[in-house]
Amino acid sequence: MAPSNIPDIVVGRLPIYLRTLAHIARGGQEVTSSYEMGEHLGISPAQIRKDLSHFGEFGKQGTGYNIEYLREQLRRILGVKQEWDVALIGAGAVGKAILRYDGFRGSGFRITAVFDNDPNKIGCKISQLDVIPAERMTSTIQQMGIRVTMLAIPAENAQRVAERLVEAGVEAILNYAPINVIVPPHVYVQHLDPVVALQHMTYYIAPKPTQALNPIISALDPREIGSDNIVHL
Amino acid sequence: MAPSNIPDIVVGRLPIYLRTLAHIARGGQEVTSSYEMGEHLGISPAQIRKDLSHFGEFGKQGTGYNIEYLREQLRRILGVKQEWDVALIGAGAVGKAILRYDGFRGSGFRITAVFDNDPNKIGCKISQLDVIPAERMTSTIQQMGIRVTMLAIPAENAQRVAERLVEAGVEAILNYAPINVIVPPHVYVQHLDPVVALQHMTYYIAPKPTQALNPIISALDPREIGSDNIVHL
DNA sequence: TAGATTGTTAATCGATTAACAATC
DNA sequence: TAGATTGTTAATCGATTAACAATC
Repeated sequence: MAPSNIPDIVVGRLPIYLRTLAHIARGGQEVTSSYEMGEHLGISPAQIRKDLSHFGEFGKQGTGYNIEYLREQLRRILGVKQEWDVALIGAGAVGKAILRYDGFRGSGFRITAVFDNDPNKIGCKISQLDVIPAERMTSTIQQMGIRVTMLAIPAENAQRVAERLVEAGVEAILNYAPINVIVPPHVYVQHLDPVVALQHMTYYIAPKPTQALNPIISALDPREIGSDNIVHL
Repeated sequence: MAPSNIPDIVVGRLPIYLRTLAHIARGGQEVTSSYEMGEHLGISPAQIRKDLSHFGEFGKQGTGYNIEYLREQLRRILGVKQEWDVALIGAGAVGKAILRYDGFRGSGFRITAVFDNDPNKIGCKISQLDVIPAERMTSTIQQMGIRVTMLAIPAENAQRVAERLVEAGVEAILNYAPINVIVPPHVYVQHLDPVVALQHMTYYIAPKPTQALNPIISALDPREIGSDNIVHL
């Protein structure tokens, strides 16, 4: 995972620190402490200080951290002081939501190309971007020098398309498809799967008798449930 | 995080195992091994066996795991043998994409209520669900006995709404807003933030001189970038 | 100054891995 | 049987925490 001597788990917390600092800054505050950040995150102050200490000294004893300065440093460390051009693969419901999502503003990413294989979508403008046919994906990505992509296509195509992305030179794939794509070690993949997140939580809130649970018709292969039986309202 | 003697990190891998088993089963296979699963996931076979051993013995020496049997066991452990009614808060672009997402089929979750505070959306049908006004959120959730929710609203409202959900009896919140909501210990929250995932990856693919990076106009407050400056093609 | 908070050390705690007996 | 693969143990490895000197 990491061509680096810094633990990946530490790297993974830095974006969360960055988000938390933005949140605290919104309240007009200029300085914060590892204690305050820890309260926002449910993380111990010691861990936050230890994590940051891998990269340098950013605080002042007795005072804490200047929020803007620490944000700048974290942006530099994470490589988001400049904006990355991002290609979005798939202009279905998920792809459209990604295009309309305003949370990317100021995050270091902007979507500059959208691809789809549906002839009905080709040429359509979504959030001011023309949908480009899948055939032109490789050439466009190479021409634009795009290294970061978001994959929002059906699971059955994800592995094949990911391989094409890697051939085109892509190094980071944010995968919305519910499948683990396998890529060479120099390529980074992150999965965003709501089902995984939900199932993680239901482990802890065990079904109780008095509660809203509906029997699954066929437990063994739920994909065979007819739309007549389970009505997705 | 865990009223349980099983490490949370282990619990978090179970849904991924479940997803991988579904994937292998799609190929028509009936049996798999910790080696095969590990290859799909980039996880060591020893870790998979160790994880599963926390919950029982599900395999056969020399043979491996019966896929359907192991899936059943994992569903039982994760509490998704029956379907959970899920309330979706927010019917904007993200909310709509969630409603249209078909990856929930057979996962143990089905969205049975959608709420929004936008008068223009109230009463509209999205994926056959009526959008319910926010005022009726608490009563509806309590009436339906809903314990699992997905939060797809702007960051500035997320904390306040999360608190109302907790008051209504909700125990699990899948948060799409880019903010850490703070909840009592008996409530579980998972964050799904594409920016966090992307920034995690850019750490490893450090900017190179020959590459598509665009200067940020105003580094200090990127939300002030005018749409004139950054052209979304 | 007194109080607060950092960065860092050492100790603790926990997770992963390697190895192997058991056994299908 | 021979080969394969589990479940488990013990060793290794790594992450978290507590504590504190330094210092703002």
